[in-house]
Amino acid sequence: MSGATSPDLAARLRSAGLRPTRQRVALARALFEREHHHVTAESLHAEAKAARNPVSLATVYNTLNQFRDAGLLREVVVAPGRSYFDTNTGHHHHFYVETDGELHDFPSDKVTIEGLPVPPKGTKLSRVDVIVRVRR
Amino acid sequence: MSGATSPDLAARLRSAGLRPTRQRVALARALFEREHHHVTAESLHAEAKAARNPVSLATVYNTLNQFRDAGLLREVVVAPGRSYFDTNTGHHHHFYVETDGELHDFPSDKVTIEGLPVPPKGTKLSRVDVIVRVRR
DNA sequence: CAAGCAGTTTAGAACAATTCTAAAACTGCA
DNA sequence: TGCAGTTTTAGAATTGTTCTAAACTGCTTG
Ligand SMILES: [Mn+2]
Ligand SMILES: [Mn+2]
Ligand SMILES: [Zn+2]
Ligand SMILES: [Zn+2]
Repeated sequence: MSGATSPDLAARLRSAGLRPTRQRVALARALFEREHHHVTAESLHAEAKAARNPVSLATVYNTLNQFRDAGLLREVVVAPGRSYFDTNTGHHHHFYVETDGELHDFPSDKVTIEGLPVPPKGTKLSRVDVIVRVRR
Repeated sequence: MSGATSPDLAARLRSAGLRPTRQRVALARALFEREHHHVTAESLHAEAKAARNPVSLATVYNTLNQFRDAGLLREVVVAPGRSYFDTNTGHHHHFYVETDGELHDFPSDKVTIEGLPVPPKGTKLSRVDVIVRVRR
């Protein structure tokens, strides 16, 4: 579980073309050295501060965007002005609890989507997002 | 097609608990007296101005939110800071062309989604959104 | 083990989308 | 026609995010 320092987060950053700076490593630990989860820039910023690794909000945004561009994170947009970053980059879908903003994963391998029309011509498929919206 | 004044937009507004003011009727015409489409607050604001029915931006936002709350419109969030209002409130899904921000409908009746897990307990299903993201 | 330089961080300004405020303009009804 | 409540509006405020420009740091090279 927690506590085990990942063997080489730094290497992972380097191979994404990112220098393993103090700030990036701290954020990477908060993101990748635990189970998959969903963060917002604000929540990650607060978490870093709480862990006594203060990082400026601008750096949190920069880092989330860089990690996302490097394929280390995926971005999920569920509501206007509510963008989550997801440490689970594999195929899966989401429950979104509208009443309290919670986001939960569910595996996509049990889900079959059939009969999707072909993409408009001149376009290629990028991703299929399924968001199951529920309320309490 | 266009040109035929809808018999009773005003009644439709009244039965949604909204007074048929000049502004609301103008926006309702732009929204409902043509084929289904997707607008942003800005695009609708511009359209109203072009049709010589200027409405303040605050009223456009108020009205879109009221129409949405009344079930006359549905809101579709495709990207951070990119919220569309959809005049098609029936079941259907969307193609989103990421490279240029276009949103297209596709019918949901040919699409089967099977194996969705049950909603987390204590919650009831609100809607299932499928967004097929494509790029040029 | 210095430079030195590109890459990185930061505070704060700037921006874009949206909501709020409070005052003026309407509407429906008494 | 007078009022009370509703709606609209300009502009201020808020929120989430990106930009700017200056300070700082990690890495390579001499
Ligand atoms: Mn972004
Ligand atoms: Mn809204
Ligand atoms: Zn997820
Ligand atoms: Zn649609």
